[in-house]
Amino acid sequence: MATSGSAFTVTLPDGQRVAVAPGQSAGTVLRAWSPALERRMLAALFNGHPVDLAAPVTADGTLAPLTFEDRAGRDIVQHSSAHLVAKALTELIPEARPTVGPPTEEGFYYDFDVRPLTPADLDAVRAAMAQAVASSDPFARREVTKAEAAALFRGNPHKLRYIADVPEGEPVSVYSTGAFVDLCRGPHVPDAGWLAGVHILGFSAITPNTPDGPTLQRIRGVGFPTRAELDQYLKLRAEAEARDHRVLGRRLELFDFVEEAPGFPIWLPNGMVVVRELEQFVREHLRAADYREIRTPLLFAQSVYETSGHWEHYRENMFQTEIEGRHFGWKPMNCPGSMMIFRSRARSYRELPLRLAEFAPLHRYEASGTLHGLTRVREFVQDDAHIFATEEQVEAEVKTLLDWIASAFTTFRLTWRYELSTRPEHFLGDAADWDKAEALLERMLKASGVEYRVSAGEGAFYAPKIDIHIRDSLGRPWQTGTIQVDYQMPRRFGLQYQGSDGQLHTPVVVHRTIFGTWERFLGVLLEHTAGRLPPWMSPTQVRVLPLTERHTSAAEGLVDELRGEGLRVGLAAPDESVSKRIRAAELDRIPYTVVLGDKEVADGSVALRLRGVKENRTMSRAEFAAYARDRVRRREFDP
RNA sequence: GCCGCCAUAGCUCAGUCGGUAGAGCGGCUGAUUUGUAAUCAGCAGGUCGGGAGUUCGAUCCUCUCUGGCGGCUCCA
Repeated sequence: MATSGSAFTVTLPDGQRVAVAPGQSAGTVLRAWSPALERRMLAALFNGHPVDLAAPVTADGTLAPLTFEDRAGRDIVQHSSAHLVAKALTELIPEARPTVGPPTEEGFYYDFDVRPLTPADLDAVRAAMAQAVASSDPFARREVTKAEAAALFRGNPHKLRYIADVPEGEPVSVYSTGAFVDLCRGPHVPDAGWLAGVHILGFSAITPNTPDGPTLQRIRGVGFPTRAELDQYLKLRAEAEARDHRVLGRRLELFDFVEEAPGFPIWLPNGMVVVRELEQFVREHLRAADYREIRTPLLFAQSVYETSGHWEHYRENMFQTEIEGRHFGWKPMNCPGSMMIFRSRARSYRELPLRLAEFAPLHRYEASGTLHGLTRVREFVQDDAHIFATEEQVEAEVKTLLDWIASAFTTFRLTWRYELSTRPEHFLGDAADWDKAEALLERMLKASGVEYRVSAGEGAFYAPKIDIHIRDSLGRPWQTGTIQVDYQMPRRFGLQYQGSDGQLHTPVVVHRTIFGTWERFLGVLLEHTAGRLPPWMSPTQVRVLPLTERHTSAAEGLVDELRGEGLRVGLAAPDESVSKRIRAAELDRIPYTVVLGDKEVADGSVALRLRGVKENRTMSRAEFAAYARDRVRRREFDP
């Protein structure tokens, strides 16, 4: 460390090295380097660590500016916004005890130990925040000793707990904004004027993380340096809401819900077409990959779930019923049925890997507050399968699955993320098997070269898993597919096969779904495509539009012709204007709209309008039929 | 399940300071026969989510139940 009084050497992003006098701030150095940064630079990166612009340079090192465009800069804006919320709320309710206020992927939140909040409180908080922004209240950093910090926050047991975690002898930093002081590592934007685009999204009580802990009130928001950026965000959010699959489901008559069956989707005729197309897509893979399809009961007696472990670990999520004095449960997963089929007769190693697929309705009791359109329901169908394999075969099976996932999700133009979920707190079997299975899954993820995250303790109660996550239009992640390597359930069901060595062995079971459930996958796909499903999935693929009644019989002929080619075709009778019928076709998300007028009838052509494309093209009837059929067959988007 | 908010026609919403309700779209009928995102007119459609209370009188105020929405927790 350099001694006080001598200059430090700082390397700037362009490689330039400058001498910095002691006490000079990071902001001063950077502004001298590039005056244009003045309006955009909200903090700095010193030797890779974010620091306040006001922080003095205390050593040699690298220095770079941080703006809102940097992830770290964005987080600083979010976190500073959270401070502003805390300042406003503690001014309003002095006895409120702030706890933590971190940035999140979308914005930020701040949790308070305080009486239940009301919408009026929020209005007051908004007003106070606007005031702080208008007067550009500065964020001032100060370092104090642990004891000083403890004295400062003596009225707040939450902060005292965080202070207690600080290693002895290390200074504690606090930031003040006006009269509000918060325990905080920082850094922050220089002043509240940088938070002109701060916006409170809402508030809610949050479930305590310890059983005896207080219920905290969470205020959520999102921060932007300017009002214009906030407006842009709000506009995007409004657009995302317009893609809500629940709205599209009604408009396109895909599915419905009724009050009398909360969480149980009703599939309408159009929706069934989409579901069946997806099933067909999956079945083609199953045939190619040598699966056999089965169907097992929706209800089993309690004893089956005692064997599988569901009774002990999953009972709260199961619908149950009494039949002639016997206790039954609706199956929440397909595995028990598959296990029983494997066990139903002696098995040879020659049969392995045995891949059993089942698309049965499953029922899970989900708490009412968690239900959400198609993405969280109580009855659903998984593209489920169980692969019974020898330990040596598992790796190849997982590899095939990862390949299939990549190909399948690419077909839908979806981007996905893998998550490796490891042994949970309550688990079946012994830890050694879990370690083995977890290591195998991680090895496969590494080998496939894809990115993944590890979710420690998030595995199923019977096996670790690779989960696939995709996002809805508001950026909320949803888990869809899953691959689980299970040593436990085969053992519990007493599954055995005779090996080439003549001995009996227990198989390993790979539980897997690719799309997760039809319901959730389609919900997310609808939002992803704004309802513009690829032609092969569209309930109506072609709509024929006769210009006037003179053209109706030709149009009917074309409808028959195209239906003969296996296409799903509808006719829009000429009792409305062409414009109105075109508009309806767009709103109905019809991929191909063809107009027949005098010209087309005369030369046997069609005027084709692609969904969302204003320019239309003319081609012969036969050309169009071949074109549409080909697009559908290849399962391509168009456009 | 927990916290907050919401529930009026098939959909989106207006309205009644307490005296039982309207619009647009959609539907039906008629006129119009239209060249690529809304032709015109008429008609039908509502026990104002269910129950209870207050009141001479409740869609409106209160309570409660049900469902939905946004979070939390949980999850495919």
